[in-house]
This record gives sequence, structure tokens and C-alpha cells, in this order.
Amino acid sequence: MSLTHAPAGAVRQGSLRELNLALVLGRIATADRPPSRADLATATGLTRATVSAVVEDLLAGRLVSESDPAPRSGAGRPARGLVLAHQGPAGLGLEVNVDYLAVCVVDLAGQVRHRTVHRADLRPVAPADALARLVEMAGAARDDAADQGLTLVGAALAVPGLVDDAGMVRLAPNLGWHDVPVPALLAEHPPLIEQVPGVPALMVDNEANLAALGELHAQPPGPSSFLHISGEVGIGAGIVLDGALFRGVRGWSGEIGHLPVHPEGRPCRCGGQGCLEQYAGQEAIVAAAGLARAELPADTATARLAELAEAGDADALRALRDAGTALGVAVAGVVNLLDLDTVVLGGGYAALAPWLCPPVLAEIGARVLTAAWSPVTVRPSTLGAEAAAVGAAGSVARRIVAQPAGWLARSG
Amino acid sequence: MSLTHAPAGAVRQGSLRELNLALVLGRIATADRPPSRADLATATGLTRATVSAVVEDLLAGRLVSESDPAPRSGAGRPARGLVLAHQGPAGLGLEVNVDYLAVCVVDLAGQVRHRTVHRADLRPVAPADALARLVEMAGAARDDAADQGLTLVGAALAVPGLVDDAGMVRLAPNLGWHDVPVPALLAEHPPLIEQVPGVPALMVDNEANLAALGELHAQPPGPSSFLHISGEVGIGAGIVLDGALFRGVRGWSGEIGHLPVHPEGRPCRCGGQGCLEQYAGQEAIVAAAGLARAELPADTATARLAELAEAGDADALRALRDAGTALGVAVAGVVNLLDLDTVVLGGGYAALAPWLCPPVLAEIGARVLTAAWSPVTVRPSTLGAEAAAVGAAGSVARRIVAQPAGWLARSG
DNA sequence: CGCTATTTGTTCAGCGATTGAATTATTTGC
DNA sequence: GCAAATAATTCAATCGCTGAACAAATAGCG
Repeated sequence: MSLTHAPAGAVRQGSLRELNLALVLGRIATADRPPSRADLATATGLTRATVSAVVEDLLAGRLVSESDPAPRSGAGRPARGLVLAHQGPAGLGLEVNVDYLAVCVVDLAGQVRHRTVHRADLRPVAPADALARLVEMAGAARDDAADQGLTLVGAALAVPGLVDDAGMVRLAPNLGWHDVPVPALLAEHPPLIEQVPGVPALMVDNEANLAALGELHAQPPGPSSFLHISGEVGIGAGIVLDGALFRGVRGWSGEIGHLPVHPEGRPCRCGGQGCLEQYAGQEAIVAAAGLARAELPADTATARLAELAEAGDADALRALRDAGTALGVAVAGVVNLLDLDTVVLGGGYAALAPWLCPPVLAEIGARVLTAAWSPVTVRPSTLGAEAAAVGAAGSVARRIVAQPAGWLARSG
Repeated sequence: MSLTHAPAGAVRQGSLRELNLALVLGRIATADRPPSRADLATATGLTRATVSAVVEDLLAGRLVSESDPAPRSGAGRPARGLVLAHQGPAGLGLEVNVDYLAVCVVDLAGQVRHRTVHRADLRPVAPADALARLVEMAGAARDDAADQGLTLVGAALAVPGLVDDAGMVRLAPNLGWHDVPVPALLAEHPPLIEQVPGVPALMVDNEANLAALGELHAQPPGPSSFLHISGEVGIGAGIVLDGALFRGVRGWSGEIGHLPVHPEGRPCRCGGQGCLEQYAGQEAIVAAAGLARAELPADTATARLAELAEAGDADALRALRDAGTALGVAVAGVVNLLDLDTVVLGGGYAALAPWLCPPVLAEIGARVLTAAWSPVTVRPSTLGAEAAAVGAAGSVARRIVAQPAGWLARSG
């Protein structure tokens, strides 16, 4: 019974059109087959006349295009199907992670239209240099996008750390970044983005948050509330509630890695004791499996673990089971607290899901009060390794769908 | 950057007025002094002409009234202040708890205009009988409200348990209720409510949720995101995010009592081990303080504990410190996960806050990654013991403020 | 092949709500 | 007593939705 989420400000005459543009476009975006104007009218409750007018605006702005009519039985004038434009605005996704740089372009429909990954250990690289490399990759992506008829209208950068409102990376421990003013550093490069009202040119956000957003809008659409856990060296979670990312008061939500699972256990670098990260973090699992850390670069650790587990290595299996149990204790707490019914294992956990899921589910079953009445699903992420970059680009593209008025005002 | 929460359905011509009615009325409700029409115009971004028209509707519907002009310096025609009507619609709040029944009436401004508490041990009473007593109290409340010029437009009932969408109490362990069809039982009594479009006649919800809502709208207004912990026999939490209660996928969020604080610790009736409730629940504290449970009825246990602690009783102090530490471990996890900056101790914890806060804060300081950058506030609830009833009534009253169109359509 | 039923999409007068400027109302300060 | 200043209202203009009529395009049927 949450109170109505009305538009925050004044509702003027023009807001009406803005809202209905978004309503109709959103409907087109989420329909499973190209809807006709008549379909949209019945679905939204608007008149056919209004829908026609709205659709005319959307067609003129090249946000949607007409497709082949959806096959229909019976008599009557055939409908013209409406689909999101294959050409037009698109979002740029950027990601700096410990062992790779990634860039991608996602269109209105959520399709990945360009993707580049550059594997390298970024820890010894200065932030400005890492960002410069990223900008270079982004330039190529922009050119590729332009060849496909796409215009980049905004960028989002994913980093494995805490980001403040201004886009400053306050702390990215595993990357060695500390108070890095990302927007200022990127502003020194020539812009790749065509500014559109209502779409920020650059957003910087936590990698776990953006990966969760990517999962939220993956095909086929999943639940609108879930917990997305990125298991890397650190363990971060993106919390999606009712189809929106919950960022917390300062945007630093999701630090699931420091949930205490053994309050008097191993000391953690956060200052606490017995944090989940000490039992289910990548390094903890690797150590428990008896693999010396030195011989394993970060980007192959999970692959090696999966290999060993596949082969039936007892140490690896035990390490994964223990990690899964610790993860399950933490997840059970979160599920009790937030009443979620879906948990997605992403990042490094995705590849280890076959071995992590059973102990996680066992702990949930034992500890979650309501598990008996309605089951909790635990499954691996559907996006690949660079989910955060895809989620970042998608979050930009979806902004256009959610607020098409800005783009339309621009493109006359 | 959550996507715009536009109204879900079609935005028709009339929605425009509805939205602006809500906008202006909401502004009047949250202003710290009676605003003039001109103030409202600048605050909302609407024209003075529009505000005048909207206010005229609100005045005609008796939702607001004109007050003495707010004192102002300088020349010019004096403004007429607008305040929420002292007479008009009001909400009815009901609460069934282990050791009392409570009924109250809250008006549009959030003022408690009527309050009745009936202390009794409800555990041996059949649900239908308990509800019958409550209805009797509510009848008296309705008459009192009518004498004050108030019309009850909806009711909300708080129970210490899990409630499903239909208002059925699935499980209230400490009350001994199981699958109680509350709406059906209440429907057998003559109605006390004047039906208003858009306001449900009866809402049933968890006591912790409604207490949190009450805290959210307490005077003076506090933060819009916080965790409200009701420490009774069980420990429940209401999670308020961005000014809205988060209920979870099925409405069963907030089961903080079963967050594991010692995963291999004491077995809990939920089937898990080492749940918070086993260390910081009322019975656990009482036992740790060396008080035999039998000699203490539920409604005096916390009072007795506070007395002993006040007097410096070593066992009580130790019991409270240990409970606070356990609570702190759980709270630290929640704060890490959700990035909240305020934790409110309510229910039985309110009276024990002086002794619980220090250890809770200590654990937060030690375990919360971001605590160094921005402090977390832990404080007792500002509402009294029957916070849930007040929150319940307030949630009804606030619905009218959030959606005034329904009431206006009714009252011509 | 032609007619009818059916469904889609467009056109247009009507109307509700906001806007912006002009007007009226009421007070302070000189 | 008059000018300046602020508050609130009035009114023509405009924007966008509605509802009904109309045009377009197809399937089914004789």
C-alpha cells in the first residue's frame, strides 16, 4: 500500500504528454510481441486517438518503428506492429575491474550492439591511465555504434568500489583506488556522447549495482525484486526492489561481504570479525582449496576452481561447500530481512553456482521462517562475466525509454 | 537515479487535477508553517492561478482550512495561511498485541485525537473474541471522533505476526494465532467506516511495519530511510526506504529476529541456530538477567529490567550489554547491506535504549565499513508503547492526503 | 467476384486544466 | 494620504485527451 509515486514536481499541461509518451513507449518495450496501436490503447487505457498521436511523436523521433503486422486470425484491417527502433539512441557501458576493462553499447531494446573486453591486471595502473585506455576503447565503440546508426546519449561506468553522489570513487580496495575524481579525469578527453536533456552524460556506480540492473532487464524478464551477489575478491550485492535498484542513503548499499557470519571469527580488513568475505571471498575459497594464491592470477582463479570441482577434487569440493554454507547463512539473513524470493549468483560465483547453490539452499531452508510456505530460488546470473558493463549501458538506454521526452525535444 | 515512478496507468486529463491536488495538499501537510497560496505556487512550480483553483477544491472538500496569516515582515497584502482541516476525514488504528488492545484515531495532520488502551493477556482469548472487544472499543472511538467533527474513512489493524495480502493472519506465534481470517471476522460487526474511493476499509499489517510507519511520520519529521526495530518477545523490524515502507515480495519483510548472530549457537524455534531472538529477545534478556520468567507477566518484564538497570544491578546490566552486542551484530549487518544512517529502537527496546545503544553503536563502529565517513544514529522511538496503533491510524489518514481526489469525489 | 462484417487507424469538434497577463485587494512605509 | 509591495482572482489563449464519426484494409460467404 505504498503511497502513490506521483511525479515529484508540478504536473503541468505538457507533463501529461511526457507521461503518456513514457507509458506507451514502456509498453512497447515490455510487450512480448510488437503491439498495434489498438493493443496499446486497450493495454494503457488511453483512447486510440491519443495513442495514435503519441505514437506519431515516437515515430517522428525515431524511437520506435513499424514492423510487419503481428499475425492475427479473423477479419479486419491488419494491424501495424510497433517495435523499439533498431537505430537511434543507445547507451555506453564502461567497466574497470581488477583484471579487465570492458566497453559495450546497448540499444533501446536492450540488445548488446558492441562489446570489447581488454584483459589486463589493472592494479598497477594509475587511475588516469586506466581511464585513458577505457576512453580509447569507447572511441572505437562510438564509431562502431555510429556505423550501425546508433547515437550514444549517455555513459555509465562500473567500478568495484564505493562511489559518492558526485561520481567520485571513494574507495575501491581491490583496485587500489582511493578518492579518484572520475568525472574530472574523463572530462579531459573529448566527449563521445551527444547530450540529451534528462540523461546524465556520465554516471559512475558500483559494479555490483550495475550488474544487478543488467540482470533485472535481462531476457527473458525475471522477478522485479531479487538479490544479486557478485562474488569476486570482495563480495558485493545489488538489491533490486520492485524493479528499482535500492542504493541506500548514500548509495553504498549492498556490502554483503561484511555481514558477520562468525561474529568471533577471523578478523577482516574492515575492522570487524568473521565477515562473510573471510569465508566466501575468492581468496578464502582458493586458500581453503589448497591452491597457493601466487600461482593463480585473479582472472583464472574461479575457472581453475570450477575445473577442479568438475574433476571431483575433494579439497575444492569441500572449500566450495564451506563457502556456500557461509554464503547461505548470510543470504538467509537477507532473505529473512527483505523477504525476497530470488537470489542470483553473479560475477565469479556464476561459474561456481553448481557447487554453491546446494549449501546455500540448505541454509535458507533451515533458517528462513517463511521458506516452507514459498520457496526461494537461487540461480546463476544469465549475463556473462562483464555483466556490469552491460547493465551500465542498459541503464542508460532504459532512461531514454523511461523519459523519452528529453530525446524528442532534442531531435525535433 | 531510479527510473521515474510515473503513475502506473493512463494519464488522462483529470489525472492532472488529481495529481496537483495531491501535490498541493502534500505540501501543506509537510510545511512547517501554514503556507499561503503564493508560497505553494513557488514551492510546487505551479502558477498562482492554478494553486488558487486547486486550493478552492480543497477548501470546498473541507480538507484544508484557512488560518491566521503567518507573520511576515514588509509591505503587501497579508497572506492567508492554509492548514490541514482540524475536522474532516480521520483514520482508525487498531492493535492486537500479546498484552493489550489499543484503538486510536488520527486526523489529517497526524494528531492523535482519540486513544484507548485495554490491558489484558490476550493469549488465552480466542481471535474472534479479541476482535469483538476491539470493535467495541472502536465504536466508542468512532463516537468520540464524531463529536470532534471527524469522519472515519478507513481502519488499519496491527498484529504481531505475518499477514498475507488478503488480510489473513497466517501466523502470530506469540499470540497463538494461526490462519485467522481477520477481515471476515470483522465483517460480522456493523461497519464504523464511511467508505471513500481509494481508501480500503480495512488493512491488516504487521505490528513492526505499522510502528515504523508511525515513526516515519512522527513530529518532528525524521529521516526518510531507517530501520525500526520492535523488541518484544519476538524481534521484528520495519524497513522504511525513501519514505516508503518496504514490505518484501510477499509482505513478510523485517524478520530481523532470525538473523544469525552465532550460526552454531542456540537452536531457535524457527529451525535455525543462533538467531538474534535467542540472544536479544525479551525472554532471553530476562533469563540472562536471572529473573524467573513466571513471576513476570509480559507487560512488566521490560519495566522491571529498566528498574534493575537503573539501580545498577550487575546481572541486569550484563544481560542488557550482551543483548545490545548481539543486536549490534545484526544491525551492523543490516546497515552494511542497506546503507541506512538511522536505527530506531521501538517497542520494548525503547525503554531499554539507554543500555542497549552503547553496545549497538560499538558493534556498528567496529563492523560497518562506511561508519567512519558518516555516522549511524541509534535512538529510541519517539512514539510510546502503542506506536503500531498510532502508525496504523496515521497510515489511513495519510492516504487521504496522498490521494485527496477520492474523498473530494465523495463529499461533493 | 462482390458484399458484408470486422478490426485498425485517423480526423475533428468539444472540453477540462493550466498558463500568463491583467486586475483587484490589502497592507506597510513615507 | 499616496506610492510601493505582496496576495489572490479573473479571463482569454492554448495544450492535450476524449468520443464519435469516418476511412482503410482484410476475411468470410454466397
